[in-house]
Amino acid sequence: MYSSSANVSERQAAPPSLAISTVIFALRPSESSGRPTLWLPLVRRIREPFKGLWALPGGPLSHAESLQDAASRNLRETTGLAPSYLEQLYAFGGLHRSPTQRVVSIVYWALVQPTEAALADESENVRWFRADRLGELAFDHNAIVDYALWRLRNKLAYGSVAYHLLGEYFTLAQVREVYEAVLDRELDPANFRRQLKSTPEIEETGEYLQGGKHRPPRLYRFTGRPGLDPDNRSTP
Amino acid sequence: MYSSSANVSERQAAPPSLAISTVIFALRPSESSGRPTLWLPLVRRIREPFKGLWALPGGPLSHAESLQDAASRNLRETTGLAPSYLEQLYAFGGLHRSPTQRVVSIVYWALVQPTEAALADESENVRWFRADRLGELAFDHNAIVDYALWRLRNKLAYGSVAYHLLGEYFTLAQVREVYEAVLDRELDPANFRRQLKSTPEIEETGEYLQGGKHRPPRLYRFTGRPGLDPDNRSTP
DNA sequence: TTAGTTTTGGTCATACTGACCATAACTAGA
DNA sequence: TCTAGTTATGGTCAGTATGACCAAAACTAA
Repeated sequence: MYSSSANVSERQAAPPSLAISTVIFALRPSESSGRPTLWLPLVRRIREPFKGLWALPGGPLSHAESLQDAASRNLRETTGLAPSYLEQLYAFGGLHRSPTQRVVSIVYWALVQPTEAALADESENVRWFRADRLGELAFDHNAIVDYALWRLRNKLAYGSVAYHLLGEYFTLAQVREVYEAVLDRELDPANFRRQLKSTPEIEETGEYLQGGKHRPPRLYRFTGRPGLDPDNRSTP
Repeated sequence: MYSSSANVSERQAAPPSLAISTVIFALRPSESSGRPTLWLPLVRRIREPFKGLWALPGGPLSHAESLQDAASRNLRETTGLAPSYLEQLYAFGGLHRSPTQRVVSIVYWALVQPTEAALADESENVRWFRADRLGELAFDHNAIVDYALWRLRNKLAYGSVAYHLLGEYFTLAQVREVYEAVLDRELDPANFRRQLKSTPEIEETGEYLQGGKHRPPRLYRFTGRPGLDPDNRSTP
């Protein structure tokens, strides 16, 4: 236990180490109902501490990359995916997050589109889990995922983030399913469509989605901008 | 220029250093109009880089303190103040924020009440400035302050943050002045008071503010909880 | 006593929301 | 081919919040 080459006083003297982690969300159909639900990829710890438990993908910050670049690199390295949305979540720096050393984690959260997510790498040590059915994770990662979910729900209510979980073209019912999956409650189809139709960033296309079992719905396109981070801010 | 004891390759190898800074807001009466305006304390750089320029208070993260403790310590050390509100703003980690080394700054923002703010230390190297009249600051600190202002405005619209810029008892007109100072536009007194009276966290006291030039306004008290950080979250 | 100013309560038209109803358009199966 | 089932789509209606505006109340200063 608490294996390390350094003794206590040496660890006390060393500066806190800095790591980047990422909470990656994507939609996948639930096995039971088939309706879209939130999933996220985790990696298995192969070393102490917390060896064997699942954890958020992450790693140290390398010298020549910005925080966001580091987040998007470790996203690509663990899952093979490119995010359609990436934003800083929070810097977690509690004293006892790791039992072996003081580590400050700057955590990002990302959304990937379903076409991408279908291609995601999976292996013995990388697996996708339903966001509402995670077990006990390593470190404080359960709390981090909870906070990321809270942010996702908030951003959703505000506006432009839902479309980053969908492909380029989508039906209004698909957008509603995203909201229902993330907020975990049913929404009135008619009222929901009225709201979307009143937002100028959602553009009607001439196309319809064919092949469904019922009346073919019209396809729409999102024409908005992403977020309002200091790192990529356009209009306040 | 670029003075340092380490040469380039040594700097490349060293891990990015980690610092904590804080944007501290308080209300002070404007010299011209006398109405409350936003001010913040800055410290003068006494070393390169940016020697002589003003910068946000900050310093390295010491080993035995959490991020928030570090922020509140350097707030106390530079101004002698205890914040009534303190929240993480963002982690800034661009590659070229400092010309001499790679540094990642985790920035907090704070509000202090005017009774406290009146006691603030000021000296040759610590001075308060109007938030809308800063000159050129060291590093990327102008951008950081801009972002902090944006966050403050946002939080204000949402809810509970304005009262942390006021004392325990306040009139509705004083709350309105806070909003007007931060949002930089005038608000209708009657409509504004209607909104405040409909929020349950604002409690009427039996007291009135005496000594004014006109009809004495009733005093109120705020009974809400602070914020919704992962570090201090109560009800989502 | 009066003028001036702020506090406070009120109206009115408009906009948005949630609950709900009705029709259109398509598929699947009889 | 017809009919039932389901989703897509458009609409109404009451309740609530918002911004513009009016008016009385209450105090000070002169």
